[in-house]
Amino acid sequence: MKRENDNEVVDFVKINKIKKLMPSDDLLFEIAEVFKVLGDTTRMKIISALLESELCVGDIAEITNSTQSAISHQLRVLKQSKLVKFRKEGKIVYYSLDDDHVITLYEIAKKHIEEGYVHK
Amino acid sequence: MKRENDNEVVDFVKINKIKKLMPSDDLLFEIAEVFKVLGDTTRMKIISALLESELCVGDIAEITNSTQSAISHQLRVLKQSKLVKFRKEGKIVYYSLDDDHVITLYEIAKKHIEEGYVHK
DNA sequence: TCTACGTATGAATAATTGTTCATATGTTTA
DNA sequence: TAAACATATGAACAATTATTCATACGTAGA
Repeated sequence: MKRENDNEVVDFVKINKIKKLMPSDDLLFEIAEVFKVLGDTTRMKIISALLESELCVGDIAEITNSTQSAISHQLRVLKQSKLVKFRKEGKIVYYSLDDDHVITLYEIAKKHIEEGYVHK
Repeated sequence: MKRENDNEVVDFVKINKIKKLMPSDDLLFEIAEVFKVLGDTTRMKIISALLESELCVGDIAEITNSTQSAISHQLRVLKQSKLVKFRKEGKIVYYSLDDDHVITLYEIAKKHIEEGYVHK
């Protein structure tokens, strides 16, 4: 995260104006974190499965063609970012989407991909 | 990406129904790719700066406290995912957001973070 | 209480990736 | 044409991370 003083176009007035408008580094970091969590194929498969129904770990593993362990690890990540929640029923743990945000994010990204191949 | 046949709860009817409803692995992969691109602090800073104004590489480097090289590399990634576009004016290259999708994704993720700290 | 089952977790490995450094490309001006 | 500038790019290194394997934890039934 160094800074160069050569070879740059710098309009400090403009730059400082933008810096003030931008969210804090902490907030930007956390926003990036959410996207990072969504930015994995396995976790995206989990999300898209949970989009259809609440599911237990074993079912998710089967649907995503992964192992129980891998899924359990990833569900932990999703849980920490408050993207999924769970409820226990005896020894079975049912997972579901925690938020409407997840659904919207998923749909917009899907649109972005699908439209990207049509034009341009 | 192996598959376990022990220790799982499997309702094949339910599972197959969900599998059919889910997008193809290819599409899910590409959706995850978009999120992966957004899932980096530096790139998120770039996005949030471009949200305010079109900017040249040097200005972005200054605003994000990074080197020209690092920013140039990251702009390349953002360009490939069609999240930013550019126009040249002499030797200066101006970058801007390519899509409305980016803006919406950014705003929803921001909401998710901000609301996540209020309740629950 | 023993066994079977569903899930969670820690450590290790392999693969991915962001930054740095050096340098190349292309453009403007003297 | 030479020099200065803005940006791009390739290679190398360091750091992060997803999966695997083994095993632990908790619950239900015999």
